[in-house]
Amino acid sequence: MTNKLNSNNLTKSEEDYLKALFQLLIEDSSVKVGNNQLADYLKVSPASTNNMIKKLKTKNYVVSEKYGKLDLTEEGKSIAVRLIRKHRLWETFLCNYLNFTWDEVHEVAEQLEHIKSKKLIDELDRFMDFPEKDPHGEMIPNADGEYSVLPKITLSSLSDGDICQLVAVDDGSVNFLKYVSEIGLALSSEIKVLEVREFDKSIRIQFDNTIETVTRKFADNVFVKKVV
Amino acid sequence: MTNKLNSNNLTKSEEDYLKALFQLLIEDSSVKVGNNQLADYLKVSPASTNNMIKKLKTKNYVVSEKYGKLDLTEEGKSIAVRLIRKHRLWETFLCNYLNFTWDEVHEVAEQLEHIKSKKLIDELDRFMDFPEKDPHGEMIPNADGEYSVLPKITLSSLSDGDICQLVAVDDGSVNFLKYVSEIGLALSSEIKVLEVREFDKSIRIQFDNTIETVTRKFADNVFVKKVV
DNA sequence: TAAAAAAGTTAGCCATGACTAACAAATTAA
DNA sequence: TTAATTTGTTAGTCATGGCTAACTTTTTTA
Repeated sequence: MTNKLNSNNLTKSEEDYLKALFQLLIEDSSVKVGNNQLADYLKVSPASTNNMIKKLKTKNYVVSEKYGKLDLTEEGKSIAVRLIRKHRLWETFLCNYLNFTWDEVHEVAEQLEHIKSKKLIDELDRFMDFPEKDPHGEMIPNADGEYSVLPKITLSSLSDGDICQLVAVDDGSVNFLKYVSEIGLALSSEIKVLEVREFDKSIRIQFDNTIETVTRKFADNVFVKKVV
Repeated sequence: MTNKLNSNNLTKSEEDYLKALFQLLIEDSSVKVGNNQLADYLKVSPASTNNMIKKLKTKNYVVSEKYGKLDLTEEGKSIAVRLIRKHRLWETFLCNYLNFTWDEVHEVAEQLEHIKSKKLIDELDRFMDFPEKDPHGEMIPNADGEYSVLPKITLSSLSDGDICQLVAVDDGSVNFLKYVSEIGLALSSEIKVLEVREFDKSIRIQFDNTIETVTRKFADNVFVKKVV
């Protein structure tokens, strides 16, 4: 029985599409993800997506019916999780050993996650003593692709008086990450919701003797664990 | 004055060609390097090389006249040296921190050297405390692209009775590197040339109480510093 | 020095993965 | 329930970077 699990011959593009689709499926859920959403997410034309999806279907990484929603096969999911493992391990390495800041890691990790070498990533993992979370608070899958999904809710879902702890932030936007650190928020910060303003859904929060007002959009990207 | 030195927009292929040409020019010398040699070295067809050379000429990285020999511009050399810096720093990291062996590093470093991030490589350099040599004994260029070329001669150029020290090995072939470590040679090993056999130019050498006979081809890839 | 060999070049083809424009199906709203 | 809008698909184009086959120039050698 030839073990093909290790001979990952995907192109960078194919990998990008699989990872994007995985992220859109929110790592499992059965929300309908269509061709245009994937195109938007990857900032390519729907025609490009359509084309690549066709290719990934023949390779058995993606399933979908004509005009139907997209889904990943187990094999497709497995590849995506391995990419996420690589991405998060590299981010951790960049932050903890190479003086990168929160907002600088993403772009470089996007490149590093495509390096093909199982030994490299497993040794990097060992070198850092098997970290559980990346610098943004997200769980890092282990070498077998197993990982627990962090139970998280967005700051925007809380109500007046709630107290929570920051467990993760969305790492998609550099500007957002800069903003987060500029106002002084960090992982594990305890945040108290002072008031959710009905008018524009902006939220007045308190943390470390600081009081700030943040927008709904901001709060959508901040993941917390409720304390009270 | 907009500083374009940092915005290195070359493709992986373009980088590969520039580095290959640099290596063939033995890092400076004016030996004639032609289209076919470059094609051989890169294991592509002469037509492909011809095509790429044309492109690199319009971008001012390469100079040559029709049917003439190839050469790099200063800009072309600078890019090649930066690639070599990255390659050697990554090899050093893989060997010294991630338990890679001599013969395993090259392939992965070939991928890593194309990662585009000045901060990444400079921080990696700092993290390892600015190493001078890579695991094969080659000098690592500094952040400004400066480096001294190791004064080295091949083991095959010595004569009976000479004593030398191993300073570097050619890192081009995995099989060769495995062979070197299997017989017990390592950087700094002191080697005594017992006899150069006229018949086939094979060399009988002694090191660490071991006596081995190596071929001319082997000795061509071993770089040494003469001691006696 | 003329013919053979080697080296370099050109033309034309292929796959990948983008794109636009045009069209078809499905969904939503009037 | 039909019309409008959104979503998905197809056809055809482009750039990159490979390839082969044929041709030209240069170099070698007989």
